[in-house]
Formats: sequence, C-alpha cells, structure tokens
Amino acid sequence: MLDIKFIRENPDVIRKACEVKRIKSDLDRLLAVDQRRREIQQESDGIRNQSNELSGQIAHYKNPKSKLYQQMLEKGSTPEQLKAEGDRLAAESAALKQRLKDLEVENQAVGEEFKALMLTVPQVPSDKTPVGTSDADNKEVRRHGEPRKFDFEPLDHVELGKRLGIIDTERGVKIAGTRNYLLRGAGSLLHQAVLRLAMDTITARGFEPVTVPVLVRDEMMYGTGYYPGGEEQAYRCERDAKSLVGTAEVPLTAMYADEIIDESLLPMKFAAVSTCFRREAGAAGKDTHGIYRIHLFDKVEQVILCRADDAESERHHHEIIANAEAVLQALELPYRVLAVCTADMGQGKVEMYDIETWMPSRKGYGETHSASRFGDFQARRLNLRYKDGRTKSNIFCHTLNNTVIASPRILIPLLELNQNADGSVTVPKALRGYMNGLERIEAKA
RNA sequence: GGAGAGGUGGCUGAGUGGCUGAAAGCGACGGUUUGCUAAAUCGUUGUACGGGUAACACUGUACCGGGGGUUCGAAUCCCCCCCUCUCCGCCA
Repeated sequence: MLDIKFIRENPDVIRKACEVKRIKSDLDRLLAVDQRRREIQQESDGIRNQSNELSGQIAHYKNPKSKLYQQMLEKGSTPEQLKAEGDRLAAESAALKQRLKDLEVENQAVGEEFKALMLTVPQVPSDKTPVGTSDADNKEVRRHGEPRKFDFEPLDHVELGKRLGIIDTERGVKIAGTRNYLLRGAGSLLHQAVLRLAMDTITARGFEPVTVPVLVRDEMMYGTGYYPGGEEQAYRCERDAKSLVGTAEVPLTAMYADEIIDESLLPMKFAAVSTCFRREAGAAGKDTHGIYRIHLFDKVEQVILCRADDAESERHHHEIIANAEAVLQALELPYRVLAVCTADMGQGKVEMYDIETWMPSRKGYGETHSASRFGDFQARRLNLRYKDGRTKSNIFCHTLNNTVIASPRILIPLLELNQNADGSVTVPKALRGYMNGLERIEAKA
C-alpha cells in the first residue's frame, strides 16, 4: 500500500509503475473515489460538529446536575420550561441526523471501494530495476563458482535419491497426493543439516532466531501483500479465517504489526526456519519431475525491519543477499545473482534479486532464493511503525526479506553436483558436523 | 470444548448516560531553583483522518479491545466478535 497523498500528487509516477510492472490498477477510479471520500468526510464532520454543539446545549436544559440548569432555575425558569426547550433542541438535532445517515451509508460503500482499490496500487520500482516484460528480461548481476563437468553420465536427483533410498516420491504421493515426497535416512539428515547450517550462519550474523506460527490470520496475508491476489496459492482454512503461510516472511514481517517500535531498536533482524505450504495452483504439468516444485518444504528465511531510509534499506538488501551467498559458498554450490525485472517482481516490491543455483538435471540455473525490498509497502498494510527520535513522529518502517536456504529444493544441486561415478554422494564438508560426521551417502547393501 | 473474570492514554489505575479526550499517580520532555550523579517546583506530554499553511500556527471529526445498536448525547446501556486470565475437561 502506498500513501494516498503520494498517489494523489504523483499519479503519473503510479501510472508508469503500473505499466512497467504490468499491473492493472484503476487509478482514475481511485482518485475519483478518494475525492468523494473526502467530500463526504467534510460534510459529515460539519453535521457532527453542529450536532455536538446542540447536544452541549441540550445538556443544560435536561441535566439537573449541570450548573447552568441550576442557574436557570434560580432565574425563575420552571423545570417544565427547561424541558420544553430541551425537547425542542433535541428535535432540531434529530433532524440533522437524517442527512448524516445517508452520508454514512454512502461512506461505507465508498470506503470499501477505496480500500480495495488502494490494495491494487503497485509500489514504485527502483531506478536500478531493469525494465522488462517477462522473466526473460531479468539481468544477471554476477556468477560464483563453476558448474561441474562430469566425466561420467550423471544421474538426476530423483534417480540418485531413489537408488540411495533417501527420496521416496511414490510413497509421498500415496500419502499426500501429487507434489509430495518423503525424505528418508541420510536424505532426512541432509535436509536437517542444510537448515541447521543456514540457521547457524544467519544467527552468527546477528539475526534473532524466531520460531513462528505458520497458520496465520488472513490480515497478515493481506499485510504482507500475498492477499488479495494470492489466495489461490495458499492453503486457506475457511473455518478459522486463517491461512497456512508459504513462507516465514509472513509471520516474521507481521510480528510487530500495529506496534510502534522505538527507533533505537532498529534495524531488527529475524530469522526463522519454518515449513512452507504452497498450492502451486495453475502450475499443473510444470516442474513435475522430482522435488523442485512441491506443496511443502522447509525454509530458513531472513527478515529485516529498518528505518524508512532508502539508502539504509538498500544496504540491508545487499546484506541479506550476501548472507544467502555465504551459505551457498559454504555448500560449495555454483550460483548466479539476477536483478529481477519490473514485470517479474511483483506488486509490492521496490527492488528484487533472485539467486539461482546450478542444477545439472535442468541443464541450467534454477531459482533457490529470492530477495525483496519493499520500502514501506508492507509496513503500511501492517501498520508497522517506529517513533522517529528527532521529529517524535510515527513513521512506517521499511521491510526486506530473503531466503537463507530452502530445502529440499537445494538438495537437487547438492545431490546432483556431489554425486560420484558409483552412485554415492559426497557430503559437503560444511554439513558433516550436522550429520554425525557422515562423509558419503551410499546405497544400503 | 464447558464455567467464571476482565480488556481505559507509554505504564499503574479512577470513572456506570451530558460539565470526560478522559481524574490521580508514575514515566518522558522543557523551564526555574538549589548546585558535582539527587531533590524541589512550574509547565508540556496520544493517535488517525479531513480542512488550512510555503512550513508552522490554527481548526473539524473520530477513537476508552473490534464491529453494530439504543439516545439529542455513550468509556458508561444492549447485541455480536476478538483477545487475556482463572478453574474444569481433552491432549502432542
């Protein structure tokens, strides 16, 4: 959500943002509704003002405890006279109310339309964001590491996982339907190890570890920008008006919703490992092979809440990308960083980078991380503010987030790149400490 | 899930229909005074939206968990919801 004042004063900036982000938002309608909304407020406030004044007078005639009532009695008025005058004023005040009722009814409708329209206005992308029309226009920023050249025919993670007995998709599907899986034995250990490595890395870098709810109120889905629009992608529990989150970004970012944070506490940095639930609606037939696109996975997510300062949030953006890179480097995985273009970045984001890791079976880089910077877009929706030390005013925070690691997707490159000719998989050094020192995953005899 | 109690400003806590945007205390901020960190004293001290201004000032409205209702008038009365606490039940 943006500031309506900003929208009012810079409609062309918003129009441009809609265009480059390929987002439809009826700006003309919004401005008209905003206009009407303010007219209604002015008129109703005026009526309430009159009515409040009348009520103040009525009190004197109808409330025997009031000083003026006593004075008027002393001056010779009879209680009957006072009551009559009070009734006359009350009738006058009641007459005012009809117009107010009408206005309130209209205001209800106008207010709802205003809110709905406001939720569709896109955040303005940064100058640094490449303008594009699809993900094909995302710009590679840098690469790290070399994709491995095999001197034997490498297996893909599905085949590897099956032979090693560590990934069981058949039984996963039997139990839970398509896009489900089981990790077993060393596969389960590997999954946990990756998460632990990520968690240890991120907390060593000053992020507070948090254990979060993954079934959250719908408000938090709206607040973080997943709703409206993303309802189809989430598992929603209708009875409870709650949704299963697709990422710990939601609870972490919403943690301080409706609060005013002391500026001295910023930036706040959080990390959480959580299960992530995704319906993957509309992705039927896409990435069906293996454990790339699945309904349920675990992810370590990092979130920063900081002051409303573009330079500062940009710095943090680079920081959270570096954090993710550190984990990939520890895992010795080759990856590249992409600047995501306007058409591919989503409504709320100012700037966004993806990290893609080399996956031999895909013969290319596959997305493993996504780092977003929102400005105050989420904070406005969440009513997440801090008190500015100098001006003493309450200001919406800036929010940012990035993956630290998501598993089992990261197991795809991990298994495929570390496989040996005999079908075993070498465990990266950084993970061995989390796996009872296991160096190689081998098929059971 | 059942029974009960409760949700008031940064905090504690008064207030059961008008003179209450809200006592009192604490805290915070500013001034004065005595004077090395303390005390005394005076004052200021909520948020949102609208109008207004170059910006202040100023001004209107709303807000006592949220939403509706009664009334000329609601923190106060009525209804629904949310949340917290206590007890019982169930349970990883």
